[in-house]
Amino acid sequence: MSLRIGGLAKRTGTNAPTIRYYEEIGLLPPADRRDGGQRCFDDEDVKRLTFIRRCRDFGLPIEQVRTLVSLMHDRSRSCNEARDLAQVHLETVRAKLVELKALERSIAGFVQTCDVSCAGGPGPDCTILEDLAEPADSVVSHRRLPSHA
Amino acid sequence: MSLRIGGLAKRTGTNAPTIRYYEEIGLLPPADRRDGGQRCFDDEDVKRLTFIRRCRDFGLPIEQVRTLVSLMHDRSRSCNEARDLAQVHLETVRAKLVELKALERSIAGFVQTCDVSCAGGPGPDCTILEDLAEPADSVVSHRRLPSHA
DNA sequence: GACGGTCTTCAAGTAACTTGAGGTTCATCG
DNA sequence: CGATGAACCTCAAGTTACTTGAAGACCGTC
Repeated sequence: MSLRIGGLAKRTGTNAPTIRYYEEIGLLPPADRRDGGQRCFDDEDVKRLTFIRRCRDFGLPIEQVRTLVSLMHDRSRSCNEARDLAQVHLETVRAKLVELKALERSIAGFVQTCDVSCAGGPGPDCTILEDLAEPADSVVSHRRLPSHA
Repeated sequence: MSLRIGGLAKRTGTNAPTIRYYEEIGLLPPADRRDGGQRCFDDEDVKRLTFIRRCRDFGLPIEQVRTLVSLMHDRSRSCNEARDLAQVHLETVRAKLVELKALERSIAGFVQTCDVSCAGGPGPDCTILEDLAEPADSVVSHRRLPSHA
């Protein structure tokens, strides 16, 4: 059940050069090789890379991912250590969630307003785009959603 | 009412080298200069840069921002064109939101479980971190936190 | 046994800045 | 008026996290 790089790539949603890159910077351990020199991977690698990808998708910088990965693989370290780290990340992630929700509202509002007031044609007097250039409060304000504080 | 680069930076939450960089790549027009050669900016610049910053914070790549900026300044083009662009980005943002929520749940669950089962000591048998490496669905599954949907 | 797809390494390119060096300008304080 | 220090200038190089390209080796199949 051993994968070549393309297989691992497909399973993890990473692409092959990125996998090589991760190996190069030590985020993945040096892969086993076949006779011909091609890398081969197993389930463990799928797991590890999935984890890494997920962290990256969350926006964690590589160095933080490295820390988490090392916590994962070094069981001699305190579980609480990992917990504290996770706690910190949790706050980061929550802050991002808030921002992203605000963004979603603001874009959705923009699209909505566009549909309503510019429907169908070119908008020589469209002022919606200008809204985006106004201070944060007023931009969000064309929605009536609960505040995201 | 003319600002120097630092003032513009403060008002827009950008930093000065970034402003120069934006000018260099043509995202901002060449700034006016004082006698001494220092750049000076006005309200129009504040608006434009605020818009740019906001777009960037949304994660739009520079080239898309460039398009939007040009849409803003060229009213002969359709407002719907901008709307479509926003629509596309909205979907991206929503997808990110979903992932981020899953991540939040997964980290929160981790912290929670840690508190419960590893409380106080090193966890040589702690398998919690491994959960993070599992497929999205199962990661989510240890949650017993209030969902924040 | 040759063909196409996948793999290899290594080097260079990309995006979007950030940082640093070395020097000018500006406002203020004595 | 002179000097000091913050803010500014340009230009070059560095950073992060990859992506792309060149030139060639391997691998399954017809």
